[in-house]
Amino acid sequence: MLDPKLLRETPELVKASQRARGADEGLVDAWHAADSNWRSLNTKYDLIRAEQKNLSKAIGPLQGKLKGGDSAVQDELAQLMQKATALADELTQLAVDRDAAEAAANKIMGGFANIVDADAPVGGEDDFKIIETIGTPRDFKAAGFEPKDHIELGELLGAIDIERGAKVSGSRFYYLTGVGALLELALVRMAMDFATKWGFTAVIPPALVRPQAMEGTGFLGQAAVDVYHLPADDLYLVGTSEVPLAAFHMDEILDGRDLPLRYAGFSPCFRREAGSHGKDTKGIIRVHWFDKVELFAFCDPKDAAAEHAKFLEFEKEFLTALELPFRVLDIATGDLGMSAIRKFDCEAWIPSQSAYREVTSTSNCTTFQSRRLRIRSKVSEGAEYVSTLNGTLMASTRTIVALLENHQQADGSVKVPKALIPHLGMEVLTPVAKRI
RNA sequence: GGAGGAUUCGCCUAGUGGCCUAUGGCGCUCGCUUGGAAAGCGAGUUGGGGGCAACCCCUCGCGGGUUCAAAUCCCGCAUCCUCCGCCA
Repeated sequence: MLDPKLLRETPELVKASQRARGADEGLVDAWHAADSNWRSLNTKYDLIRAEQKNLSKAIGPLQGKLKGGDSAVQDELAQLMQKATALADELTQLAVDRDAAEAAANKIMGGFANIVDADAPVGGEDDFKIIETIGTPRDFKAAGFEPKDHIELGELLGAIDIERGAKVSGSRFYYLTGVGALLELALVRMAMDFATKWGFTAVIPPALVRPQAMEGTGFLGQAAVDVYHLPADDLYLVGTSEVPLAAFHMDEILDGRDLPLRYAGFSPCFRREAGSHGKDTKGIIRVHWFDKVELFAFCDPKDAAAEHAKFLEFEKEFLTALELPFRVLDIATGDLGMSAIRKFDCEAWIPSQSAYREVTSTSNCTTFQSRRLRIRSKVSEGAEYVSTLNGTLMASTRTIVALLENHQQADGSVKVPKALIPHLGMEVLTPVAKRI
């Protein structure tokens, strides 16, 4: 949700942002009309309500006198009662109108995406800016062999079983087996160790949430078709632990001195992938479920840009420790999520595709989510909305794909990056003699 | 799943239709005091909305209802606790 003040005071800024996103700037004027309608009804209601309260206060004592036998007040009382009844009726109607006007204004408000950062590149999906490229893709030709893809490597190592995943759960499901399962656990533990070192509190949040949590984080808007819903219980399966982490402090007023509050959540992520039929149909690049370690922070709005920069540094440090070649993108305005004002993606090199593919993504959502979730911090006077930031640290499937493919050797074995060895307890993953 | 109880300001708590413009304590903040602290004393301490302002309105878990008037009465929901059942 946007700050209504921003819309009232700097409508041009909001219009410019809508344009940069390729969104409807007409919403700004529509909201203004709806808002002033609501404000005038609200003022009217308040005035009449005040009058009614004053009348009610007069009625009490008069009734007392009447009960005490003072019949002289009877006429006055009857008059007041009549007036009060009329006011009560008027209020009932006004409340209906006022609430309808408010709902209309809120509906328009809900359509606004966050104000894009002035530094974000303007344009659509392909207009991202490459900030930097770290590491160099290996020259497999020089090494004398063709790189295998992660599907083949996963089979050789007994690490990934896609066929049985499909048999049991359908397409885009998989089993991690043997070293595959151990690899994920080691990556999770390594990610959590890094995050803890950076000042994040490790969290294992619920992966099923109520509608208000899903709604509050903005996933029931355009992205609703991608969300799994359990109608019998009206619960949603989260697509990222960003949801339960953001909602963790829902309806709370935090102590400003505690900021930033940093959490690293580990949870399964469920995605219907409704709009991506035909994309990445092979392997485990795009799946309906994977596990992820997600970074999340609540911070002072003044520090949000700096915190965002730190999130990117954290992601880079982790990918570097895994010895993966990757590049960093500054995502263009038209490709930002609704809540984000700026987004950086890290894309790891995938040898079998000869392409960089997204492995992490970090967004600065300023106060957009905290307004919906009513998360504020106590400052000297009053309370102000906090900024929220999120970023992937380790998405298990894509990280495993990148690791296997980049660190493979001619015989199908895979070298374990140094930083991961203590967590995995192995230096090399070796092909199994016989698949289970 | 069944039965009962609870939900008031950061925490505890008073409050059974109008005197609630919500009590008291703890904690916290500021001040006095002090060499400094503790104790003591004094003041402050839920948030939100509208209005140029004076000021007004909302907020007692949430949503409805009754009433001129609701923390208080009625209905629904949520959460927590206790007991029973089932399960791990």
